[in-house]
Amino acid sequence: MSEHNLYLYNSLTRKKELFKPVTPPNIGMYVCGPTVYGEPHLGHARPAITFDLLFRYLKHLGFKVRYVRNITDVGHLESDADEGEDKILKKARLEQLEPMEVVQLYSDIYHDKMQELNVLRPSIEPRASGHIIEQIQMIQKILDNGYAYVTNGSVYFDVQKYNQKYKYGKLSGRVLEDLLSSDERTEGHIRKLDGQDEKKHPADFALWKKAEVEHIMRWPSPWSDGFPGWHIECSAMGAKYLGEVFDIHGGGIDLLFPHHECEIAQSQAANGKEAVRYWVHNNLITINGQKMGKSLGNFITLEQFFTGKHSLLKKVFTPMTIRFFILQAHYRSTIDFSNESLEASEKGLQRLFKAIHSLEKIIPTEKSTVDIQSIRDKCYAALNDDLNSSVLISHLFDSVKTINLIISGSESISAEDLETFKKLFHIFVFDILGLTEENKQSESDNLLKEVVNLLLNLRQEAKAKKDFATADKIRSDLVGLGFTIKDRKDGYEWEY
RNA sequence: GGUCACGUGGUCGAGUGGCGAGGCAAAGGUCUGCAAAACCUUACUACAGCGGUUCGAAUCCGCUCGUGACCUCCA
Repeated sequence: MSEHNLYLYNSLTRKKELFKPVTPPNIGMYVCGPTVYGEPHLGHARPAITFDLLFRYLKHLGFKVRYVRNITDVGHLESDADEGEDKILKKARLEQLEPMEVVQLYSDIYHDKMQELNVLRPSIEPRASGHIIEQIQMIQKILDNGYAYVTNGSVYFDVQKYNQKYKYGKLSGRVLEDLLSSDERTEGHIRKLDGQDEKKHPADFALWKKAEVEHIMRWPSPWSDGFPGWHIECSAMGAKYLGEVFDIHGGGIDLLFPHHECEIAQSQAANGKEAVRYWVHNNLITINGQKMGKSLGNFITLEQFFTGKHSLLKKVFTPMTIRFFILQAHYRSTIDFSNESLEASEKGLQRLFKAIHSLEKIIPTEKSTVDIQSIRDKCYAALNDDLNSSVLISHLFDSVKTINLIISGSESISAEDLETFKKLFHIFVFDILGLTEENKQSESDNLLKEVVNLLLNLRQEAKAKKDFATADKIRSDLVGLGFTIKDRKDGYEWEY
């Protein structure tokens, strides 16, 4: 393991902190995964890519990382529904499928899309439905420790009791008293939610919920036939696979409250320990400055990006364009989607890959006029500073310029430096940023290739005869069909 | 109403006290029959507003305006 000093911004302390694993060289990382009741969308891509970058970088630094990312597939209620109906159950009815069939379907699609984005599979991908026993055991521990109570077969976390000994709200900066008063101050009516009158305090949250008769997804427990509360799965599965204290817990900033706040309380109440050392949160992607949401009509699935089939999209955006677009911003900044910004990323990415190809063609000289070592140091410094991929990419673009200057003869590079340079690009572009070159679609279509070459050969003949009218007509007609024609000294190139 | 963020040039997006990150777009140039592409060069044109601290602030502090996220069973 090299001597790198990685600093990460810890949401808990609101500071960048030097990252020190609990038990080096092992690292435990837990990230909140998707709820598999719908198509994966742009909002799923950001946390997946952010923590993929962290996963890749930690491994590159020589750590042995166990990366756990859960799949939520049980009984959670829908806020905009009139009655508390299980999200997954509702979808199942609509599509006439078994609940677990829905879960399987959308899990598969999620995996497909993540693979297209070149997101590495986590080490363990546990499902909430497969860990009911662990969740029940944890709830029992919290009950035994006196931080929960049972009402009508449901179990609630006693936030007031907890707050007497520990501080509830340390992550989100919320104060229990404010949570109370904000309800009272809310104009109009207080939202009347199922089970609200079963709780001692409005801030209490469910650990176990008794299922209504029509509720299909249910499991037996000491308290009732029901299903686990929303926050307990992450606490239970995190502890099971990473231990009672582990290094990194990640997720979207939208999960900070109440989800992660509740996780902290649950783990503390159950095990008497602060479970997580570093809380890492990625920011959101906005569309025209707004959070993406189904109700706002600006909801774009990954499939729609990859096929260009959405009214807000001007064209197809490939998975790598999406990935690069996300990596061009720092993970803690909001990033605003637009066709223009994605097109800019697409072009930038192409330029990066062209330079990598040029790198292979460089012929080394005796001495170097460029400083490869300092580029390398800057790249590491960028990542060590809270995973600043944006700055890293700017250094890579500086290197692109360097490559082009070497090609043009303005600069030169020694064989040894060239090797280092190639290795550096390989490490940062492919291994750490996880960028890959996408295959041109026309590759399989040999017939098309032949036909276009035929036409361009005719054009070459026309040019040789100075018949530029014919040459230009062939070119402009092909361009009209969407081809790009590039004349070369000794021929031509084209792409579609 | 509460909590927390944010407001940077045409645009996207870094930077958190003192040499104007970078991408895209734009302009000029090289190349070329002309283009396209590629590459090179350039813009002293940016830090929401007002005040304060400081030798010096986009960067720290205060206020104002604006935007966003979260605010008890939505993960």
